[in-house]
Amino acid sequence: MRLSRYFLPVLKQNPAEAQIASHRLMLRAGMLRQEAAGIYAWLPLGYRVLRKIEQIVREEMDRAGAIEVLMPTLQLADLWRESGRYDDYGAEMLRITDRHERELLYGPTNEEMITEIFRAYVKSYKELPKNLYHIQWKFRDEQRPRFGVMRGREFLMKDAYSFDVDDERGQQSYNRMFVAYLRTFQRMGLQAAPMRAETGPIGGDLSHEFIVLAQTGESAVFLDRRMLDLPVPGEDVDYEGDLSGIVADWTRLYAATEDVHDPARYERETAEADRLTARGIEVGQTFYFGDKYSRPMKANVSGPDGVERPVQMGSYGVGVSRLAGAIIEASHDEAGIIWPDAVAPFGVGIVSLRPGDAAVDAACERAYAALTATGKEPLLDDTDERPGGKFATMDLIGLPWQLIIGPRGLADGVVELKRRRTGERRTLPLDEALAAISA
RNA sequence: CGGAGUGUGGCUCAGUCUGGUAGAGCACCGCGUUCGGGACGCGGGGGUCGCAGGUUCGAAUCCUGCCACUCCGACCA
Repeated sequence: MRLSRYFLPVLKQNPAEAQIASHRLMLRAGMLRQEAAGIYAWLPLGYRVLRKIEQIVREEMDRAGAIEVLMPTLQLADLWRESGRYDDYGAEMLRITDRHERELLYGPTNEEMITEIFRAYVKSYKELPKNLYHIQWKFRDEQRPRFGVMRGREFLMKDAYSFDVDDERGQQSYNRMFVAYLRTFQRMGLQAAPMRAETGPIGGDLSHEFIVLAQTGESAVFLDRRMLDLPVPGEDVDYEGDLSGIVADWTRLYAATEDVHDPARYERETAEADRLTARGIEVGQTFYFGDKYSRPMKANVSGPDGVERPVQMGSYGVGVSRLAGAIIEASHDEAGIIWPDAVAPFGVGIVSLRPGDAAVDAACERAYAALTATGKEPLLDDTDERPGGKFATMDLIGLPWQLIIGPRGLADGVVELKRRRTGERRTLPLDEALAAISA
């Protein structure tokens, strides 16, 4: 992409309403536009990041055996009356009436709908296990939206739902999602720790919150620092095999958010040197809730014995839009965002210090073509802004690499290559720089 | 939902107390000088001062009502 043709409305000044780093930087970097409280338009740069995050989530869900569907944002109130949640959910649910006076709602989650779909088609244990997920916009009418996309009213969420014939297999499905989450967050360059959680209005008795550690996180967390050294399962993890050992390793050590923190237990189980008090952001939650929805909604399957019984379910959410903010909270400095390579909106920024100079233009075009060909998704700053402004913009939008090409360097046959994360700069011939980026 | 605030050009804000026909910086357009870490000069465009009503010769400014948004707290993917 050439910046001269792109849409990147960066702000030099901090918007007054943005109090936390991710919100401030997303607005300044031209990623977001607030349209109402907790409701945002995703501008091109932000949308590219959102899609990268979404794609990583999708790949790890698929790898773990989940199957993607897409359910609508609007749901019938009657469906929610079946589970009893239409009245329970309260003012957080956005309720809508259509022209025929039918009562609808903008879905805050999809347990009811997925259960309705499941029960319409699946009748036998032979078709299990199944895990269906989608990535769709949700709406929860928060009392107080804040922190930009970290606590929006409208947000993009991945929600998966597992269906099993009995409790034991249900736990196995839970373990598959647990492992998939470890992988998902690691791929985004995050350190995420699973913590035993309250189940809240979704219900059930087994649940973990996945908390990303970030200095500016919204809540305090207490954990055994040895958890941070645990190995995350690789791509070759066997989702058909027994994952209980991995889950056990990741749930053995103490880790708790402040609302469920038990200081006495913490001090008993964790040596003083291993105690880590940090701040965190919840980016995912897993629930195993058995027949909480399948029983009232009569989602039954026949077992090998021919007896019908409620299917055993779990649900597994990831805050996709929240992750964009969480990644920034975990990875930024005074100058701007520092994107992990896997979610960067562009892989490398090429800074032309003198558009119009024949040698500079030629070198930039060569770099642009080469990096495009190798899938590095370059963003070429070919505008006639002054160098200082270009450097500031590149640091702000946080692309992993900056390739700086100007007449002075070219006269000596070199360009400058900067790594955003470390600030390391190297002066070297263009071909070597291109090789270093692709290495 | 309790508490505290703020609404003035795309952004950051001054002007409101003490009423007199709307300003600054940044951004934008034109010209020129510049050009390796957010340059400078000259000229220019852009604002129903959140909305409605009221007081007044005259309202961004005073009064009443409403709306939106933000922050702190309680609550939540």
